[in-house]
Amino acid sequence: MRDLIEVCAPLILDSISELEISKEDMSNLIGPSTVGSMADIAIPCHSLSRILKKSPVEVSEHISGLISPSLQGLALTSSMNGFVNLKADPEWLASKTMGLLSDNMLGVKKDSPRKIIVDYSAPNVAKEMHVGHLRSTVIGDAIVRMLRFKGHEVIRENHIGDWGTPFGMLIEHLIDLGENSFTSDKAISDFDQFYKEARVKFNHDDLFAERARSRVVLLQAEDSDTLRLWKVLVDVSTAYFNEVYEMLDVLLDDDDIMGESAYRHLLPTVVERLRESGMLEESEGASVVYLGGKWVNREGAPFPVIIRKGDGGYNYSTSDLACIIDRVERISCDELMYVVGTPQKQHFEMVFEVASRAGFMDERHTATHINFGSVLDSNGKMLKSRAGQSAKLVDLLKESIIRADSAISEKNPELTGEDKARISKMIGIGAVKYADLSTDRSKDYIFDWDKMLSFEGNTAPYLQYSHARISRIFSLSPVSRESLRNSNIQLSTVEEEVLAKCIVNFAESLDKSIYSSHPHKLCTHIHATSSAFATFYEACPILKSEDDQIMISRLALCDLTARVISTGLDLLGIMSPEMM
RNA sequence: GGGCGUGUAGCAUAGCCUGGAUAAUGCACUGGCCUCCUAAGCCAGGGACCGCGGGUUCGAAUCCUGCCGCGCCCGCCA
Repeated sequence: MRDLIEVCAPLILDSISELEISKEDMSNLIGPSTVGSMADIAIPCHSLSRILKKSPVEVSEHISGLISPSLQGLALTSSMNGFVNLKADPEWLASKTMGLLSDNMLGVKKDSPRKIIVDYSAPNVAKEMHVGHLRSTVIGDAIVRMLRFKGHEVIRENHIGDWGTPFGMLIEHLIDLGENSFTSDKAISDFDQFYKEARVKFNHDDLFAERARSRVVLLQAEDSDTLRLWKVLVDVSTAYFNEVYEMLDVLLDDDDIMGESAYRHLLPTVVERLRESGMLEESEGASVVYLGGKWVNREGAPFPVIIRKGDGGYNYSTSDLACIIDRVERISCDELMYVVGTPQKQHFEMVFEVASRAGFMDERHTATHINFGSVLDSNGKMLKSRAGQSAKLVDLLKESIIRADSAISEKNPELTGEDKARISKMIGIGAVKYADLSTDRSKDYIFDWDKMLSFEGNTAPYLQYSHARISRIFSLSPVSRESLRNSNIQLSTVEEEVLAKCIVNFAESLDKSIYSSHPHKLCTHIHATSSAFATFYEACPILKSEDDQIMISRLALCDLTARVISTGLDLLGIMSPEMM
């Protein structure tokens, strides 16, 4: 209801000018009501009580009387318990709602465009994708979509793990198995097996371990044969990632891949620049940066960011610093966003601090760690891929689609064939994504198979169902959706009013969601909208309404509701089926 | 030891940034609603010392502080 506050606030301030209250004090008190059913805007008058030497109840009654005339046609004024309550006038609400009928943005205003890099997903080459990767991929994708909608230039970067010491053992294992065995389709489905075998050999076979270490040296020297083998691993892996991305319906593709290997030539530059700036120190053979301040270790000694290891190899931090240089200087972005788990919070704080101090980025750039909680099992324990328990992402997605399919069979037997397959996918994938997006990303996430795939409550299928119901109405309607763009909306029932408010509030909710990078805020709003629609749907006949005026008005509300849901879901990366 | 985070009905969550009224939502539970636009739905109801104690305030789930529980991070993994 920020629009209503915006129009009402100046009028309220004018009407109370005779009182001994500063405009600033008053402005601060005007805010959204916390009791939705009572009002849209509330002014708590308790703090004014002392200034005006009257009880809060008297103050609120007095102010209510003063401002009421000037808010004619905007809001209905009342007072209770020392609060002035303003309720949107149905006329104002109706005209506001009508204004959105011809607005493809549903009231959302574009920001002045910035160039934003969103770093997300980041699976590892020659490793299976697990549920852990799901969070980064799904959250990052939603953020990309929302930022684009707000008018920004968004560049996706998939920082895949395609470089580093593990590749010595992986390549040697590939040699042992024979290249061809790996490039066959069968092998693609068995990355975990491949990785584990390599790891076991590395740990227990000294000869193999030695080969692996030599191979790393060759890789870093860019020996052509080694690079070719490395490329086999990368290509097979990225093909597999793409398969998962396509299934997940996320925007990532080959063009977005900027793996660690892409920055390897920049690593010496990082060291040079840090050395030039005088930040680099030597410690036990390694090149490090001490940030000081709160960065101390267990013993209270300063603890460093390792830039170059004692063996000459580079570290994770170095790669991230190179990454910043590349993004700032080559791409010249304004913002850098990293959709990476909370455990790496400290790492990013330190890397950002090093980058700022070294001048890799300055006050024109903002770097943000979009952190997210760990995936826990139903016992509240970390879901670790090493435990071998966590399901492969593809299997999970397949399972979800199968469950959606059987739900459709039960609920709507008329839906068959290709339609059914298409919609099962929308629902199954949507359920998995929404389960992840609908809770505060910064908290840990309890991975509950049954809950995720249940189609009741605050879930994607519920929202999709609302959308399908509306689509159904239009398929039976004599009036097309396009023809409703200039129609008149009248809000004659409470249910219509509540629904209209949800529609009008969409832009505000989306803004809150994107400015905080918290997709769950948008989820909460779409769910509230769907819920308001369900109530409206039960209470208000649409195609069977008493006259054509009302039917048109209600159809217009349906159209807007469907657009709020489908636009909202689309921004979350979830499809809106027209039937289910 | 230091740092960061977290604790809200049986379960899962929102609200906390920016303090306001009877703490919101879903699952589960109880009772109603399909000759009528999709019941994957709706309506009604029960269920919460908002981890515990102090403090600030007219007013605290929200801000400050102490404690307790849980989790993560703390030099050559990413």
